[in-house]
Amino acid sequence: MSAPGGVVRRSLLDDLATSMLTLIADRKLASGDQFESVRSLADRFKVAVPTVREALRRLEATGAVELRHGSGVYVGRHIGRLVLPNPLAPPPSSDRLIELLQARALIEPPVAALAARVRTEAALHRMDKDLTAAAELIAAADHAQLAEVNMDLTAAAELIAAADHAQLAEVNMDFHRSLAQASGNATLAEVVESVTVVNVREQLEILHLHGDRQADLDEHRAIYEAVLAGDPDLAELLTREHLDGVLAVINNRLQHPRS
Amino acid sequence: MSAPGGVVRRSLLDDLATSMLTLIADRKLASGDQFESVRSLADRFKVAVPTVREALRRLEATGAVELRHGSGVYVGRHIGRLVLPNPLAPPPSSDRLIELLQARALIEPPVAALAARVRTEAALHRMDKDLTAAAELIAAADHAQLAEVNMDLTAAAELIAAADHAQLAEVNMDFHRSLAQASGNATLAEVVESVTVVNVREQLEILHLHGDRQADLDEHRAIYEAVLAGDPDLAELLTREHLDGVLAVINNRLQHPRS
DNA sequence: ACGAGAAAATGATCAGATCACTTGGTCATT
DNA sequence: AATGACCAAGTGATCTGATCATTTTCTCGT
Repeated sequence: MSAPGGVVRRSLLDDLATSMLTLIADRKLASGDQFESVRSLADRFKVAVPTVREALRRLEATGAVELRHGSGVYVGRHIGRLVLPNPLAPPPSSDRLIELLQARALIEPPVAALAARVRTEAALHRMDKDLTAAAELIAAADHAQLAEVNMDLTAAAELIAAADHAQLAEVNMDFHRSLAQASGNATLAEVVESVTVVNVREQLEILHLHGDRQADLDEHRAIYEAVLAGDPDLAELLTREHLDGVLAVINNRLQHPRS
Repeated sequence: MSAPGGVVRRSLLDDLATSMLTLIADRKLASGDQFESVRSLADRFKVAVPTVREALRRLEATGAVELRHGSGVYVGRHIGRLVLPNPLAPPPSSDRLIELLQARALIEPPVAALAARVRTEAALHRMDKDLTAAAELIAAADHAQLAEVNMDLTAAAELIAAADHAQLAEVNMDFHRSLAQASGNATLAEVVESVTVVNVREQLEILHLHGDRQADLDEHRAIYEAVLAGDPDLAELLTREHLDGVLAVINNRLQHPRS
């Protein structure tokens, strides 16, 4: 190891960061709760404001806290997590994107199988909600598309369509995350979230390429049914086919690009 | 998305952080390379030093850069990664530890199978090196243990033994990481690293509990052989048995604690 | 050559001030 | 009474400039 002696000289910043984390833990604060102002933290720990801010930035980068201008410091969404998506990840290249999907195709099917065995009640509801939301978005988009046939396709309409795509992509990712949460294993859920959250904007391209929104939804629904029925093998199979299908389409499109 | 309008108010800090990342990318700097001094960065971007430092702390938390007192700013080990281990993760509870191992038992076997299909040359060498290192550590530890039987077991000897344990745990984790890298999929490697790096100190306890270091090594070696031979099914099976075995021991020990 | 000590470079921390944003309350208008 | 404009306090964001601590490099005497 790097420090065989074992005595690690923890800098002031390290101490500050961990102290603030324990402070949050001691107060049993949860995600979204307000923490404490920068100035009062500086007073509390007898350090200067910039130092506190550096420590907070570090915590912020891991999703442990959130700084809202003019409002205060709040407990972040990723507090206490072991695995994180890199918040500063660069837009992945197409190779990296394929790699990412391959990773998902490897990881998520067994997770789906586990979910079918455990199937947490709350997670089932979330999956159902995600499916409903996706269906509504698709219906709205189809409606808009029908309108576009008659009226001229304006730039504004295109913007709205793009926004819808982004929203749909987000909801679809939500389904995968809810599926992972249904496994009852928080660590697995964190892993799956880390590989799905990554750059939604690029994932949007996936959906854009994949294109067949309805088929996507149907496949998701089938996976949901399998989990609901408690059929691990089917859930695993369907999830694998789903992701392999997406992967195949992407591969195809990357070799024969259009537009 | 969260901001339907699409206009995201990027703060000065966001711009700074991404600008510095692109600066690193443009210069084609790699892990370990020296970057630029805080002051010169402040000059370059026309901002004050504390602001630069906040941005750097954010980058530091994701492993993109590293600040060394008195020396300079360097490119970090995790530059460009998508998935990260939380550097501020709290020591996991026993429940969380079991969860973590379950996640590994689910993810790593298919990864091993993929590794057996691809088996990158460099990664095979690394695995071999990890195995050799582990064997040497075990031999050294056994030697020390024999000595302990004769001479009195002093506190110092115990410390050395603990350090050996930690080193061995580290090397064993290295094997799993090298295995994942052999899959040729960087994203998968990052995921596996994220679930293995997590709190080596606690993983140490695992090994401490697991106890049978030689069996562990033998199982690792068997996995290596399967990957080397290009037998995906065997590699997957052995990896699954290995992790399930560890998991079983842990579960057992947690229910019937000793010491 | 070589090692010790000085000097330079660089990160760490501090202090106080000013600007920008959010929030809640006040109060006039309707 | 409900509504909306305005104001003020709280709070984060950024700046300026300085001082301390650590590392690295250079210099110099032996």
